Amino acid sequence: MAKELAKIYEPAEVEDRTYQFWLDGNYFHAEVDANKEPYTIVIPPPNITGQLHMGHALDNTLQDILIRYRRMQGRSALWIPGTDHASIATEAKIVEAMKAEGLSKEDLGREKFLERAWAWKEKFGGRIISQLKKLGASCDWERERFTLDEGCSNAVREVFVRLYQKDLIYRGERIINWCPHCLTSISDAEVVYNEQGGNFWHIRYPVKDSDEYLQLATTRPETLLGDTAVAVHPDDERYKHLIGKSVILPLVGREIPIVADSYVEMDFGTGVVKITPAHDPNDFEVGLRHSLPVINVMTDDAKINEQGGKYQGMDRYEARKAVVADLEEQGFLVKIEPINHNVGSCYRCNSVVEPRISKQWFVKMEPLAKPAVESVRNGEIKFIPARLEKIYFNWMEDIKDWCISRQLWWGHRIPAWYCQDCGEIIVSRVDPEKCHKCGSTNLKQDEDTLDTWFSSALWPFSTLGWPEENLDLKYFYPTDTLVTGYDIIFFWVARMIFSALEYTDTVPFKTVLFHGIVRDSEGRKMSKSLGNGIDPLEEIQKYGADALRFTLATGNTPGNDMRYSPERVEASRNFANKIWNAARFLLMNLENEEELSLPLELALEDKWVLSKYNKLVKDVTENLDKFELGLAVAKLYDFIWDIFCDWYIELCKSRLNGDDKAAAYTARAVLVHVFKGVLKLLHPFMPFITEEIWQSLPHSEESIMIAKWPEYSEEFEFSAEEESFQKVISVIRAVRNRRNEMNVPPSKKANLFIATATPDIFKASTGFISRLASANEIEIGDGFDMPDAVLVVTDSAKVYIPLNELVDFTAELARLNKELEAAEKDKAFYENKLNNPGFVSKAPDAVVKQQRELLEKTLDKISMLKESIEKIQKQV
RNA sequence: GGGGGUAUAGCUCAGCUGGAAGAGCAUCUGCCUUACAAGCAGAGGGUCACAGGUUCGAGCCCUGUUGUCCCCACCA
Repeated sequence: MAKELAKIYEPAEVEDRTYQFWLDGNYFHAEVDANKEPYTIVIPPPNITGQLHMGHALDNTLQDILIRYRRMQGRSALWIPGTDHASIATEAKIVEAMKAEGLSKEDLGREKFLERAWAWKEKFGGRIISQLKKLGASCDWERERFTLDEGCSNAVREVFVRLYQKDLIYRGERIINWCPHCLTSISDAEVVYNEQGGNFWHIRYPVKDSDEYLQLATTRPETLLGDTAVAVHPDDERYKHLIGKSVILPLVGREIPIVADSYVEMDFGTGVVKITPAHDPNDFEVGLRHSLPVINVMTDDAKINEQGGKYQGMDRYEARKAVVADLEEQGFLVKIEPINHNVGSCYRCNSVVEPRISKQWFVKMEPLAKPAVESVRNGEIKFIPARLEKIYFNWMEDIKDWCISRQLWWGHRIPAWYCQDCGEIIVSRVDPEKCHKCGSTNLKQDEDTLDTWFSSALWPFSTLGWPEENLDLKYFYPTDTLVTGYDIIFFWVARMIFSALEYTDTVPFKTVLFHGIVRDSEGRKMSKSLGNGIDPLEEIQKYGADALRFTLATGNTPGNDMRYSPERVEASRNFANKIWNAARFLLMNLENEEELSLPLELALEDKWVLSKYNKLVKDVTENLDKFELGLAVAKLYDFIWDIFCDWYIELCKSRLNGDDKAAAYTARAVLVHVFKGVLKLLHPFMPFITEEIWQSLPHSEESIMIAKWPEYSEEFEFSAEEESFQKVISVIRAVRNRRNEMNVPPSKKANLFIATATPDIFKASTGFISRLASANEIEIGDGFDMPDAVLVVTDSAKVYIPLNELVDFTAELARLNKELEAAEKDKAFYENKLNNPGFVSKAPDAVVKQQRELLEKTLDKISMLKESIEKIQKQV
């Protein structure tokens, strides 16, 4: 015995040791190798604030499967790991921690604050990396990157300067989404809309020098303080006479014009809209068209500012109450109508965002979006599933400029300086010392940092050293596959595509494999507030990383959400244990053999299993090439459990224990050959257990990680033998079935008489027919006259089981008749099909042939059944 | 308002280019058969949401309907 394995697989004992073994072997490291084809994946960098959740577990399991597969295929497979500085999320955490000490950002100042942030990063930034290792991720850790490290920062700076020089980055005063809690602008993509209950407050604005009123409705009465007009549609007969006149803004008393703008929908509400250019994007546009003043009435933290008169200092919701109360008191409030409407909130802190006029930096999107759309349309980049391309096109084709400046400190500081003397803006790769226009040295750098996604967008090439030209970049870039969730298609995928095209003149990756969201067993999103999150690390501890990975890879199709339930992990854990025990069985039977070679003389069952294995290799490889990971893993499961364990191992037992040394050797050789093969195929999915078993089996490669991926081989194409042996299996199944139906205990052995046209097949198989179908003596011939035996009919044999005392002839007759009835139905079905001239002439020959064969078999079965019924009738 | 997913066994989901529907779990029956009771042998269970259409043939393709989930837009 080569090595004794524990009776139950204990992942906890194996995993860390195995991972260390891989690290020691340096197997994760990939280098430029002219003799190999590269294969590259960049990890979607997890936030340094993050902890591994099920989404990460899924995402990284899929990546690890792909990278291990390609590595075994002999590619120079590089998986680049790293983390994202996550500006808003991280800064929020640090601010919060400082609060506990009674400190604010301002107390500390920028420099001290950043010192703290870096210290925080050093402390917690590695947490998620170590968690990825628990999962088994085979990243090249020597190449770990961080979005704020020097290389990535260089790339960010280079890109910013280039875009600025091409006029694709500009600074301007626009309506942006402002988070009053994070105290920064955020991009459109960072706003999440949720339907909430609210009110329409119907208010009337008195027309100046008139008895008339204009009635309008608003969901945000407090913004009235910043109104600088009311608008009606130019064609609206109701209000035409008022266009050009003014109304008196209630509470404020300001005189504001009535303007005509086709933005107003006549049919909606009263057809009158209040215009607040500083606090609504549409109103802002109207304001531009009519040169309206812009009055910002709020502070950074969404309190009413000095423009708000008596309301100054109230927060926006207090102010709302106060304004409404005053409107009512002064008779301006007409009615309050409850409604549901969408309210935007910050995707990080969930505060309601405040649209607000502000001076920010933007990326001009239209020129960048065009080639990005094109590269997907022409197939240079393939989305899996393809339907997500439509979503991408929808977004890209109607894209707005990207607000990239953030009023945060943790991030890439915008490389723009303002000359304090002449006002010149200097954007530069190196920090400027003086103004290139006036020569002044009195320069001040922009206080803002860049959107986190600005640096993430460069990740596929910034991690490889861009803008510096180097061999790595040449060899590993563009990357091959990006694996990510469909939920960040806009945030990240789209931005990487246009960035890569703009700066590297190529696509960043060839294929994007999208997965869905991992939900709980009831289909709910896992979330902190619901408390239904499942910690992958706990699952790993409980069931093993392989079981977790297997669960996540199984029954999952690209782009679709999946549910995670304890039952499913248990099933995976059981599967791991099944493999473990198969390994134990093999080891018990091996005889300290260093190596086993497949003999030329193979038994029928050997050819059967080799043929099936051969097909498995082909299928699994094809599935992996097509990113059908769920299909691949299902096939492996079926083969290992059903074909290999339940059948082939059982079939081998008699040879292994028999006296024929050569036969035993053959069985061992085939067992090991097939088992090692499936271990290799399974390794990308379940790396730990396959490695552990690999090490205990005779092996030449020092790790299964670097073993050669199995290939389909003509040599093992035994379809005739496979089919022959399937007949034996049918007989065993049929006999078992019948015995079970009749409640015959396995301990009660019976003799079998097999009548068949292919006796050789069965003669060679009597050994395991008796083992597996609880038989004593087996006799094979072309016919038996056994009227008092139970009869079992398969498509290739009639099996008589003399169980005299147990046979209830009446019941047996009924059963046979029932079977005959079913067979007659089949016959009718096939005949009907074959008698249809349309089918025979139009269906492919292979299909027609197959149907003919099925009909033949059915006819045989019918005649056998009829014969038996006749005989048994004589008995009754 | 626009777009998309999904509807298959009691539950969770597969089903690749159309050729009489599969798995896991659950249920029922029988087994401690010396790798594994986290196991073995068997069984039951489906009008593939509904209505049309294309086809020799539809779970799969087309049209419509319904349920359900999601994304985008943001009519104040």
